[in-house]
Amino acid sequence: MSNSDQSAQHPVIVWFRQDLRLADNPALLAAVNTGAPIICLYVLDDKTPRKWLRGGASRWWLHHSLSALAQQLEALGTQLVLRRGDAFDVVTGLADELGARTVFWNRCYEPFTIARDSRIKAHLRDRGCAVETFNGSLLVEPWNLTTKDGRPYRVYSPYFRALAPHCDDIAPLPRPSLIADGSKGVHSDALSLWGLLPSSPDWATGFGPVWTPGEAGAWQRLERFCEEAAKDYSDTRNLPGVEGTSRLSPHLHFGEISPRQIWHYAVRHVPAGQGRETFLKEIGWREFSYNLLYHFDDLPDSNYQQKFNGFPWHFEESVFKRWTRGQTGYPIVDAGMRQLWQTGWMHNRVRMIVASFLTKHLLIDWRRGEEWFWDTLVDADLANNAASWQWVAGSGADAAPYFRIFNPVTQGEKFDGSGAYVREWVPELKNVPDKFIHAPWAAPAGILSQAGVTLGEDYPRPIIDHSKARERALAAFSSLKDAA
DNA sequence: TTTTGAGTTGTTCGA
DNA sequence: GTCGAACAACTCAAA
Repeated sequence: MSNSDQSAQHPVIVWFRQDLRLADNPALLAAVNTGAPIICLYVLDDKTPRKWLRGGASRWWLHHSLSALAQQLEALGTQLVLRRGDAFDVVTGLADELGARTVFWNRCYEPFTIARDSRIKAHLRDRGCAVETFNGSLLVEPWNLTTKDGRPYRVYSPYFRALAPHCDDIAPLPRPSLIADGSKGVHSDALSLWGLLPSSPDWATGFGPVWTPGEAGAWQRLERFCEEAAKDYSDTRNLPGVEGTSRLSPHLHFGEISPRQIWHYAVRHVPAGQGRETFLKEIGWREFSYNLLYHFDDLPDSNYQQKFNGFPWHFEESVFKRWTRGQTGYPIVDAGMRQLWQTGWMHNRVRMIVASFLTKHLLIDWRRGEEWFWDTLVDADLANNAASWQWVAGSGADAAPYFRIFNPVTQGEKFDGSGAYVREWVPELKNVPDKFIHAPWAAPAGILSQAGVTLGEDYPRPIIDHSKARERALAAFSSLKDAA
């Protein structure tokens, strides 16, 4: 679109969504290139299906991310316009209000977002508005990467082999140096009145020290990770007591940094090797999850493998509650659940352990875990959350075989041998010697009392015996096989 | 159309 | 203590 297409009095709306950044932002850059005055808009849309409305932890992040974006925009001479309501009404209404002839945004991929956005797009176009949408969040969009016979990939390895060649010649877009302000006199809600931050009680006090939401914070993480940890990533990423992962997930979810920027930067700043390869494959997993959600839009709510529809889950409120609170009596599980509660994030290795524990030891439906994570994770992401829970439960695409039931003691000993992670998050066990830190019930009475621990008082006894739980899970799985 | 090789992350058991 | 096999069959993707 050339400058002459736009007369100066018609502003361009850039609708920010999950792309809260200035660099490598195709919608924003396209708007800047029109030469017209720009209105940067964010809509807090409460019309999302109730179940998948942003959870509490994610709202905390959103608040700070919007605040960071607003500051960046101010530095470039414009304000971020905040509006709340049904996105259809807000976007089409604002276009009317301002006489905007052009609206740009970067695409989102949740099923309900796709439906909502196509209605908005159709309506605006009917009104003579030019609408253009862009890919700002994925390396390759789902409809552009299929098998040779045009079907969606359902297995990760071939998917990644097909994806990787597309990523070599990625060139992230520049950050605009100036934005022509179209926001003068346009009403914006006050961010502080959106109530995104928790109060009474403020349960997010543990978040602040750990996270810096916003584009600058995202780049700090990426640069530091590539400098320090990336080359050893394939080993250290499994150790929850070590700062071995990138912790980019919330930044990625909110689009404070794009996967294209990450890929491009990692390839140039991390020496080729196993660490880099494994890291890029993780970025690939995110794409694969989006690919799955796009092609199987029921992924967050229904078993991908339908034979799981007959799985004998049995839900018990008190048992579920102990899992959520980190009171199962298995230290590595409890450490993970408490890290999640206190910081809005859990190490990936531990996510697998607690998810396996919920679905296989406790036989609680993966959807209960998915909902809990949705509410408590700062990186809560519909595609990743759904695909990963189904993967662990065994009901998903390319899922873990049924007999892969994590032993929480073995996993703890293997990946948190010194017990540093458990001691950080389950401080009542901090004086238990390494040898028993992952199985305090197996410690001789004298050692426990010396460590100041009385099982059942200071720390719970195991909620279920591992071997029995394992047998029970295997039996449940074989009942599935018989039914099928 | 048929065939073939492959498939993120584990545990347990017995030699 | 270490090591390899068994734990199932099935589906996917490509030749």
